[in-house]
Amino acid sequence: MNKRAVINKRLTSLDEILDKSAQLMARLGYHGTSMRDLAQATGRSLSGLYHYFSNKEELLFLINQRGFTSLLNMSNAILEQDMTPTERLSRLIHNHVSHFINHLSEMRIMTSGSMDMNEQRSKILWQLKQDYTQLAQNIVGDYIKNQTGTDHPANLISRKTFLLYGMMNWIFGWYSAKEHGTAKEVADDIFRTFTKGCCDI
Amino acid sequence: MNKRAVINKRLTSLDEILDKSAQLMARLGYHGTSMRDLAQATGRSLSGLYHYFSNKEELLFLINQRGFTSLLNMSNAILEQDMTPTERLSRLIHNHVSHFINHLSEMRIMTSGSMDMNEQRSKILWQLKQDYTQLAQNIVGDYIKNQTGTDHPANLISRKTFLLYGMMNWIFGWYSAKEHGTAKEVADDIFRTFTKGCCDI
DNA sequence: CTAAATTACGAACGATCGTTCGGATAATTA
DNA sequence: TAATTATCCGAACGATCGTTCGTAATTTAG
Repeated sequence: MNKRAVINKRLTSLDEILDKSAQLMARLGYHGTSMRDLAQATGRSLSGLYHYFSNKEELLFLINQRGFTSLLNMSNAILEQDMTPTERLSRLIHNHVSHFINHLSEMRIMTSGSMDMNEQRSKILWQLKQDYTQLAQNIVGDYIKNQTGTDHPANLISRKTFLLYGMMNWIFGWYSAKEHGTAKEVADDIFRTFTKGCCDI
Repeated sequence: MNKRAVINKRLTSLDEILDKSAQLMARLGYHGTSMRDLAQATGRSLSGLYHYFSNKEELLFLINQRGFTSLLNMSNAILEQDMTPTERLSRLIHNHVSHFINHLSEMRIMTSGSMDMNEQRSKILWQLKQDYTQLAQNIVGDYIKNQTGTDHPANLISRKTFLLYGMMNWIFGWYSAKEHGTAKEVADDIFRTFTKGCCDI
């Protein structure tokens, strides 16, 4: 194996551990999942896990960091394209919802706070969330301004954005592909409800 | 103390324990909160707590049961009054949001699932949630039918209801009285957004 | 006042927790 | 091939976990 291959293997091994750990932690919670549970789920020994992270808290951090970075990169691409405010909002929702449904366990962990991490790690994650929230608020604000023709107070835009977040992030509480359709259908429904209200069916 | 007073004292003692425990568990999680933490928070001894519930799992169950029962009773009253579908929807939202904001910790626990309980207790809570969800779906369905003049498939109404739930239940993720106003303001915002879309400001 | 019932607590139990350590095995490089 | 590095593991550590038990203090009832 050359150097590149080593790095790749390391990345995929770590990624696999993060995936499996996220699945288990999403069900049992961070404190409810033991390092021994994770060892069994990843097919490794208890002590062998510590080769990939220095402690359990760092594992939680890595899951969160990977998730938020991926989400942020995906959505930053929206701004680089030439689109109307309406198209931008639609894209934001579709990105978020499809990422959410394709990474349910990971997102479940990401939406449950970072109370169990030290200050430095909490700050890093807080900044990532802040960037993502700011991006969403800008897109929502532009859409509303474009539709109504007037500017609105920041706290009002902020609250509207959180309502949109709520519709999207609550998905883990009820979604099943059988009953509620594809990610695209759910995203379309959220977009219509948020922009036109629930009666625009 | 007469019999009645005993019952009342018992109730308030237990209620106080449930309140304090919910506050701590909302921050640290169920597994992240130890019985010793709870003993300190409630000003009692470790073993003394077991006079009020038989084990930690039952404590979690009692917090959930009390919360859902209270929420359900409050909302069942809506159906007993003579109202238009629009008024009913508005009342449902205002009830839920104000109860949510006044019992943030408790609601945080109630919305984090019942994976840590035995089958019998899970079923009881599942039924309470089911009743509440059914009530909300009926109110949302009536509203949409009244506005559009036609019936719509149940799975569509179900999805719309979950979107409304999302806006309301996500409150714990962002709400602060300073920045986002009173419960009434938030409820009004959710009602308008859900019925007319985000541009109806 | 006395007896019964309720409420409270300190001490201890076995189990499980996250983490460490020394050394074995496998993979890469020189 | 030999040396070096990356992975992996069994065994064990002290700490903390939920729970139990015997008993003391307090409150209620007769």
